[in-house]
Amino acid sequence: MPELPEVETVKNGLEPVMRGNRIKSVNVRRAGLRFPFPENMAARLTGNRVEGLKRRAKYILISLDSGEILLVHLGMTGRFTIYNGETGSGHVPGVFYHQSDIGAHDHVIFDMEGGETIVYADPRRFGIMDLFAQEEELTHPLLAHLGVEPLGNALTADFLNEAWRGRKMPLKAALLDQKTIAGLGNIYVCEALYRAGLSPRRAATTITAKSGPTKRLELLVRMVRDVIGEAIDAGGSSLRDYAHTDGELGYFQHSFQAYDQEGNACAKEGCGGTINRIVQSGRSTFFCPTCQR
DNA sequence: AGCTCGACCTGCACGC
DNA sequence: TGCGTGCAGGTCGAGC
Repeated sequence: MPELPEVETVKNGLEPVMRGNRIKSVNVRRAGLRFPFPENMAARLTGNRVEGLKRRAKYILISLDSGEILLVHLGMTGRFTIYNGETGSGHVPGVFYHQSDIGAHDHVIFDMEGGETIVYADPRRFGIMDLFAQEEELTHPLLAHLGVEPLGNALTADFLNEAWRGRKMPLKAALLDQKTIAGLGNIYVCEALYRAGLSPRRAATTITAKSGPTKRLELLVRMVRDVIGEAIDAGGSSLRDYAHTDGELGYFQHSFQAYDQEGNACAKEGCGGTINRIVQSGRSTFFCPTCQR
């Protein structure tokens, strides 16, 4: 279920275990996920020290002292779990991962020199792993065309006013378009539009203006930042909780006001409407037709 | 050029 | 209990 806040949480959970640690061995248990794994992936990872981790949109970039970057996307169902090794002093006291624990969906298993075992599992296999030289970070085909970060300085009402001028695409689809804003997913787009009181069906261009961004557009930008920021904060706190129970990263409970609330009363003061579910571009949209215009 | 939709996979919840 | 159907948090690329 990873959207951007989950990916950020996963990256933050991997960081203390991976950074500065060396990859002792990698068990690659199938030929690929959504795409084939890069040539000789295990060999190219083995023996490397991890220099740093960062997130770009919903991608995690893990830089190695070989000069390469390991790119990871969690797809729909990808997850990392951190275990202690037999002799390790790792992240999760007392939780070990043995040969006999390897599950059908455990596709890539990293054994770290510090003793930790990091397992990538992904039942639907929509995830991605790739390896490329650090110089290619801006030209890599999966990264080159990404738009602005939702929490970055480049996401402004002025920016969207230009990007969306003349775009008849519904707001829902416009917000999901990774070439404009990179990293928004179905849940948080529903939530942001709900908070902003904007219909997901409204054409994006209708909240732009030649003279400058409309109040509606300014509010939407604020709501996008708010909802993503709050979810990252919630992930940060749940990460601390998870770290004491098991090593699983990236799944935490949110309270959504629109997403998956079909039939429930709209939570907005004095609205009295009901959350509806419609399908747009083949995906569920949840919204309140009474207060979202 | 802009936009929608199918395809890629497995698992789960639901109704009969 | 078993089976069929539809649905799922992503995104690339074909085709209108």
